Amino acid sequence: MSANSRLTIAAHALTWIGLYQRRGHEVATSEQIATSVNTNPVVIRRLLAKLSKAGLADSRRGAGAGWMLARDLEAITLLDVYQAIEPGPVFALHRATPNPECVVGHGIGPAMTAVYDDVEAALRRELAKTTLEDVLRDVLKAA
Amino acid sequence: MSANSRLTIAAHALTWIGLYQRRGHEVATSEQIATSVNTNPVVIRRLLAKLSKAGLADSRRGAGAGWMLARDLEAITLLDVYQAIEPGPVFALHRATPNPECVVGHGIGPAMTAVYDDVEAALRRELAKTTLEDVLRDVLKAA
DNA sequence: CTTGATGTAACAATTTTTGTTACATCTTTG
DNA sequence: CAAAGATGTAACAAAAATTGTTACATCAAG
Repeated sequence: MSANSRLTIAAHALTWIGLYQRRGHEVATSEQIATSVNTNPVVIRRLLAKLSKAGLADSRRGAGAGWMLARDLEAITLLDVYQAIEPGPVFALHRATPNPECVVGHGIGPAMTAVYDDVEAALRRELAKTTLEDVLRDVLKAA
Repeated sequence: MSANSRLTIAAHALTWIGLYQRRGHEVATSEQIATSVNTNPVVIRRLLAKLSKAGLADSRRGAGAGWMLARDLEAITLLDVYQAIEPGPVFALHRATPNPECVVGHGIGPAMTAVYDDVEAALRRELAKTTLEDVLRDVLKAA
């Protein structure tokens, strides 16, 4: 289906920073994170830029620069991360506007939108149940 | 985000057939449906083929051919339709496998999968609440 | 046996997502 | 105050997913 990996990558990045800081480091660079995620540093910076705007991460510039958490892992839910990356809708309506002359073509958009809104609300409620601390715990348990 | 429009189109098609039949017609052609949806008939046939495999619609071939519902609108939920179109995952994991040498890179996949499974379960529960009869009622109310 | 539709493969076009290059900018440190 | 090492971001490239189109074999009613 649609499905992009941004929530996964964003959660990965924040969790990585959290663990790294917990091990005594001040900041993590986008390059270090990118190595763990296995992608390009710019991809990480782009995501962290959004997380920063949302108040989940902070960056320091200049020499010895890098990223740090703005809040503890425990205080960040996956819903926070989800909202931060500005997700599009889970389900799309028609690409081309359906025939407005047809009763169904005319009314189906609003009808489905109402359902999709409820679905997304449920999705958010579910994401809100898990914090990054939970994620890290799960990660460490697997090791 | 990702988001494709297949669920929307499939629901549209089935609702259209349902209303058409309710108005006294035996079958609906993919061309008629495509006109309401504003797309190519083959797109409709492809989707209806899946809905047919899932036991939601039936086709008749030969002259005077077309599509009909296999069950009443009331007996088809949006979850039925969703399952029928074989949706991919809502959230994707990493495109390239993350660094397995890294604790986070190693454990994040399973950790996120667990969350995503719960999210999809919630999504399904929500879709199950609405039948195509509900959708049609909403559509007609808007007219 | 003609007609009008389905069934489906194969391909084309579009859009979305991800990756890459490049470089201006900032701040610590020597 | 210059050098070093990182962020911030635009612009472009590549890859993947989605949707649209063409083509044609097949089927069944009349």
